[in-house]
Amino acid sequence: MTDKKPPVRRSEKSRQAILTAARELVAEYGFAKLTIEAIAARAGVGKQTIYRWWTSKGAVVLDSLIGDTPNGAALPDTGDLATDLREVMRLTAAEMASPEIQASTRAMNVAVQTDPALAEVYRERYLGPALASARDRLASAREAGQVAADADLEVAAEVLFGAIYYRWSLGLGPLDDAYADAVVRLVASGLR
Amino acid sequence: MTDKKPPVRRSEKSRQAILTAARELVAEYGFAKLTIEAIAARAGVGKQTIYRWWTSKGAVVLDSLIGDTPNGAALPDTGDLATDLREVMRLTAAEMASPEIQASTRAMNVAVQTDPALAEVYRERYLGPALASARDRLASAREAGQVAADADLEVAAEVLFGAIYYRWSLGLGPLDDAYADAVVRLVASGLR
Amino acid sequence: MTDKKPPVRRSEKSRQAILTAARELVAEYGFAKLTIEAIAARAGVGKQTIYRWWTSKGAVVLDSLIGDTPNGAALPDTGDLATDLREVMRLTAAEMASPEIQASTRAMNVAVQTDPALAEVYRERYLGPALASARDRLASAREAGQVAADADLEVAAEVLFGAIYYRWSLGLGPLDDAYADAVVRLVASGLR
Amino acid sequence: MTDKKPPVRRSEKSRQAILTAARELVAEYGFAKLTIEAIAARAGVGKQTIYRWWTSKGAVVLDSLIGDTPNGAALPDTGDLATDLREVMRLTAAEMASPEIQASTRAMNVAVQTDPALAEVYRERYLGPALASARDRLASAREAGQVAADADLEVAAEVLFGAIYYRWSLGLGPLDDAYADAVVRLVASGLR
DNA sequence: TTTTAACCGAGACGGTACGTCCGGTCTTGTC
DNA sequence: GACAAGACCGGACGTACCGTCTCGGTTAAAA
Repeated sequence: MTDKKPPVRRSEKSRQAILTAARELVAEYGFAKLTIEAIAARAGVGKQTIYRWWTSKGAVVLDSLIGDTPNGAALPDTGDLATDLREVMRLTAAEMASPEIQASTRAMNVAVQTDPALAEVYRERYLGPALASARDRLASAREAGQVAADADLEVAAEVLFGAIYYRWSLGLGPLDDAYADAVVRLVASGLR
Repeated sequence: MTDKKPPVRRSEKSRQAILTAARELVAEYGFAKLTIEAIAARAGVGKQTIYRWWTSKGAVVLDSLIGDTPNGAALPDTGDLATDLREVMRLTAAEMASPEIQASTRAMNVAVQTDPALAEVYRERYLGPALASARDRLASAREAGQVAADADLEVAAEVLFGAIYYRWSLGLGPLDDAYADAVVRLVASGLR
Repeated sequence: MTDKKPPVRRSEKSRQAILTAARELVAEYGFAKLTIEAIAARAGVGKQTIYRWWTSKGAVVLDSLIGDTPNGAALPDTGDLATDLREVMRLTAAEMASPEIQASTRAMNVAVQTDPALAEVYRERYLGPALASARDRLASAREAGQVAADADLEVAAEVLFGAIYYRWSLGLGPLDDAYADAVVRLVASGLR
Repeated sequence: MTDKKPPVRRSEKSRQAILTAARELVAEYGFAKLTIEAIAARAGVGKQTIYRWWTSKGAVVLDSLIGDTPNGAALPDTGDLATDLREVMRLTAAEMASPEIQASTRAMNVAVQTDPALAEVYRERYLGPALASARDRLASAREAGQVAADADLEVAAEVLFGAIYYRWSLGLGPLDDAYADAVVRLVASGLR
């Protein structure tokens, strides 16, 4: 996906095997200890087949983790902004705190830190949609008069996710409901 | 610093040479292309001398960059919270956006992402003081009645820095004064 | 040769380059100062390529020196045993005394002293044929009645070469024609 | 012994500990795997103390093995040369074949092969006396008329020991009484 | 008897080479 | 011609020892 050249004649079976192997190995050993050779071996694939279609370890990993998940589900809209934001933030926090997903997300995060090209893909296909959904919900709240007319919704969305990302990324504290709620309270209050 | 054993008998000259070499090489080539061998070579030091006192490339880099910088300067206190926060956030944003410092900070960030032990050190010696300063300024504002009595200052400080970190880390947009101001506006308003 | 696995798919060019480099480096620096890294560097080859096909420095050296030399030339047979033996012993002595060959032979000797597996190869491909040739000549002399019927030709051959080897190996004295002749005189006389 | 400078003020205790450690380690691991550091550690001695008094690993080993053994015992003289030689050769062969002594002797042999200075010491203090004893016995046999007047006794002695050394050094065959006897028979016959 | 300097243990130091791992490229034979 | 397999060159890894160099502590001769 990430680096596909004009898809001339490509073994879908190999592609899937590679992505699956990458996913498994990241889960088992983490991003740092992951090697192209190990992916090839586990996938039963020649190394060249990986190099033919991806540019780096990070590209494979990103591809394997983003996969075909859309990640663009619209936020719930119960009419009460704080309630809806709270739900999403709690969910996001819980997801990032969950041990099963940790390894993958950390891997993706490191990959993205290291390679601007991957960051581009990551933003477009993963973060962008999530931020857009939040922005949309905020816009609908503004229309409902729950948010000040001059509020910068773009920034508000970023601040919400940024708070969680910051705490998660640097291990500053627990990612529980209380934290999610506190962030939502602050931002929602600031938006009024 | 990071991994010093009971200070047996250690060459201060070598230690400095290693940290300097690490700092330079990170600036020149970035964290990913940095090698222990290169550090040793530039520092005119045996590899063993590095392995004797540090546990990993990341530990050396962190040590070389945190150095002896306190990073705990108190925030200005003009009496107006928004003004003071704006100044600090603008400064922080500008610092992280500046190309000269980019390489170092990215390096430190990757190192920390990869090794929980380093993250611990980073939090204690670098982030902690910065967050504490912000918290202190918010506390003084609360006493001045500019902040609601029940506001969670801890979370507020994190949200402020988190917003900048998020945008910087993932390259979501420009780190200019406008962004810093927007974040401050939202948070300051939320705190009232 | 020494350690070849089922000849999978091996670069003959690299093999030759390695053996040549080993030969040169032994001649230049001697066995003790020889390193695998130096061989790889001079041969323009990855170290792994050496480790893939040989088990040790000694194995490479032995291979490089034994090469494809047969070393099994039959002894001359002029009809007079003493004359023929004298010629071979003089030649052998001169060869081992010659400075150009010294380094190689000493290297091979040390390699063989250190590793029984190499000794095995050395005996079979190098010493064995030489001893066999001598034994054959003695046998023909016995048929001609110049040697006692009950003489142990095997031992006689060993004694001949052993005398030279002993003096050479431990530097007990000059390896000149006089010495070769003295040894031949003693043994030939003992065989009658 | 080997490299002693004017024995200013030297800890006899350390010296003994080093030699003992060297002897033990050679027996346990062989000469190739022996390291100065290991000797120092086992002897409870600083490395410098070894380097102060010896020039190389080989020098320590040689010193530790030659020790103060004279090795110059005169050969028995029963009146019958062949009998006496047979006894000495059998004994020598058995000694070199014995597994307990193997490691030491091989170590000494390798050390000597590698360093001409050690070879010098080895010849003077170890081989020389042994060869001289044999030569003396041959001389007495010549006086008794058992050996031709023009025989080269020097060479004869070398040939005797050389045969055993050759077979032992290169592993050409068993070092049993039969071999010792065969060598003696050939040489004794040649001397008449 | 006190000084003093060499010796000693310990072990850090700048280095070199080790043998291994992996990156990214190239080659071979199969499908 | 894409593919699995894996050899190849290169280069960094982390370790083991080298031989040199402090650093106190201890001795034994000189003062």
